[in-house]
Amino acid sequence: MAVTIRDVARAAGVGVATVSRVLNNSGPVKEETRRRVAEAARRLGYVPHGAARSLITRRTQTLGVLLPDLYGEFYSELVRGMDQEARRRGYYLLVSGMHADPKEIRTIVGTMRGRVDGLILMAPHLSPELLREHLPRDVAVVLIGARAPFPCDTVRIDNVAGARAAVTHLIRQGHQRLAVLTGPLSNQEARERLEGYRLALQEAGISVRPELEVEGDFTEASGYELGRRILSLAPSAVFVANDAMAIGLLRFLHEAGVHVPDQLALVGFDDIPMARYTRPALTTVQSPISELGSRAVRLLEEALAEGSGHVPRDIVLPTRLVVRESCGAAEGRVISPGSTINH
Amino acid sequence: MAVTIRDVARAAGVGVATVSRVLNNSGPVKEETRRRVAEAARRLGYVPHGAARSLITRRTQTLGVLLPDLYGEFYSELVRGMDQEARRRGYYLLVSGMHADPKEIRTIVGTMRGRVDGLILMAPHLSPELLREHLPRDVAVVLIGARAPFPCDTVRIDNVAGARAAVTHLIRQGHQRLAVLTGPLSNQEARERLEGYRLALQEAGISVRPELEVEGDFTEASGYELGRRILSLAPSAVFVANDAMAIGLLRFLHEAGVHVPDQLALVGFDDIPMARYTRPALTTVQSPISELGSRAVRLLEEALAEGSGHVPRDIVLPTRLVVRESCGAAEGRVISPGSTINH
DNA sequence: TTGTATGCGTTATCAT
DNA sequence: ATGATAACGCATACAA
Repeated sequence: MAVTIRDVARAAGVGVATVSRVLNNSGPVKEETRRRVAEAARRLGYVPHGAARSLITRRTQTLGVLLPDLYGEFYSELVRGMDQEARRRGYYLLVSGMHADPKEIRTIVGTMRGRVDGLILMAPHLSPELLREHLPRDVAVVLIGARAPFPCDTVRIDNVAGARAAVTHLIRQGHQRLAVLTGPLSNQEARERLEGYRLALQEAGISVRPELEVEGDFTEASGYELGRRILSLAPSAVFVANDAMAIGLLRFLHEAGVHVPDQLALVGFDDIPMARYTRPALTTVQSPISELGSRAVRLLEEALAEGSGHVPRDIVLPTRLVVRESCGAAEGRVISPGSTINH
Repeated sequence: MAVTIRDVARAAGVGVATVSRVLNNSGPVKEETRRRVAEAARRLGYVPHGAARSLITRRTQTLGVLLPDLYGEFYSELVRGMDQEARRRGYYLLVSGMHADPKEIRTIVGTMRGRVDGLILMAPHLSPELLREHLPRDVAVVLIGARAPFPCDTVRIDNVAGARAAVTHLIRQGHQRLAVLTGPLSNQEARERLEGYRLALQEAGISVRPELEVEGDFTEASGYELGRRILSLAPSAVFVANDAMAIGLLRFLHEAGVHVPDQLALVGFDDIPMARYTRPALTTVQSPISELGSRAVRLLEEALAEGSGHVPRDIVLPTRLVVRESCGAAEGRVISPGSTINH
């Protein structure tokens, strides 16, 4: 059996309350007593029992993280950002991936009662109605990636502006026939990026042609598999809604003997770490992925601290276009589409 | 305030013990009572309070995961494997990355008391002595990636066999002057892969030349930066101790105008998801990364279930060589170096 | 088959 | 400044 607060109290010749006061710096303690208690605690290697403390404190110092998946560098970066910020602020992260089923989300949210202080949720496939229905009312929640149709803390990327900047860049390179490889359109972010693509076209006076819009699913495999279809559209450039698909597409084009960017120009989205290592290096819209995670943690902690007086915020992070080789422009240019942050 | 077991008991007109019995399927309950209780619980949306339950049960259903880092696809895959297995077995994952400092490990291990049932620890940079010193004595631990110099559950990859198979393959391609780009040699896995390289050389009667051994740090950046140095060694092939570095090196070679595999053949290690998407596609030693994670979870659960009667196991997972383009051989071949599993 | 009461390890509320 | 002691919400031994 591990050493408890009672053991420390006995060893120091004081009551448990005093030990608690010393360890938490709560209430007044005579300096000499404090020393004695601290010494005893150190000597016995005492560590407070988390569950017991949580029970009375109503605080677990733990943040629940629910993601749709854990596969690939995007989530890796996201979790990394959250982990750094959480550690800095003295929080633990209870991470869980693979939540496609709304019911499953509800279940896991339920079982997290008494285990977490708040929740960071990324559920891009959930419709607003489902979201509203499945979101717990009695626990603080921060949504990542999608805006809620009701007041709720949110951290997301300016997908529309990012996509628009990417496509505008391609248009400025002289491209007229631009295809787009979108994410699954059940996904809000995928729809926003598609919207940015259309917006850029319209602004340039280029007509939006549905046959140039191909729907993928954000995986490398889908980028590879849809390569043939895209090629059949005979575009001179394609905006790929995320880097994973762009990497898959790049591989297909290589095997098909299509030269990028000469025969087909490409721009991706996200700027995952791997993007600079593809060949040709991927021109892409840089999302601050790890910042998305760290901001979510910070926002959640604020909500927790402010309690019921907290008014939800919608944080929109700006993107910037990183010009590398796949778009056919000079390397090293960075184009910022401007930023929006709403409080 | 959330609904507690008392509320359910009152609503169902029974005692709290009966509610507990129904919800946990412990002890006998009349069918009709069971129905009434279940109905009341459902209606009130009752969920047991995790901390309270943990306090009495001595079980948190949570596994602590301590990793040296969270950057890159390797950790992403590792965590994914753990997450899947943990979910299937009804466990939560408390994940924490970035633990370079041994003292920090000790601290975080301490603060996890009462929060986790066991620990999965990956600390490749820790020397055996430090490991022994900092490992908690009163909590179940599974080590990933490195064998401990004392009895301890372990899941690791057969690095020596994997590296040997890779280098032997290169030798069979006719290469005589083979360089190696190792990981940081403070890292046990890095040393094992280097050993496999040397072993293959010796077996082929090729003398081991220290000047052909270049030490990297397992990052893409280091692969890129050490490219010049490796080129100056004028090898005809290089065994790169992990895929991340191989990808960095590939990029350097491309920029330097060196053709892979014609002018320089390359073999990596790990087979991260990205490896098949590089250009040329990376020949590499496939580590079952996500299985590394899932096995760790399974082993930990076994240790937990068996209690003090548990005898530690050392699980060594086999690798296989995946032949793609970067080594200059025909694509699609798979060479298994044989497997070892010690119980 | 069921209810009452005790304890898990801590913090918080009272006395003193 | 300090020590008893009552919660916190649950599972469980024991009584009924």
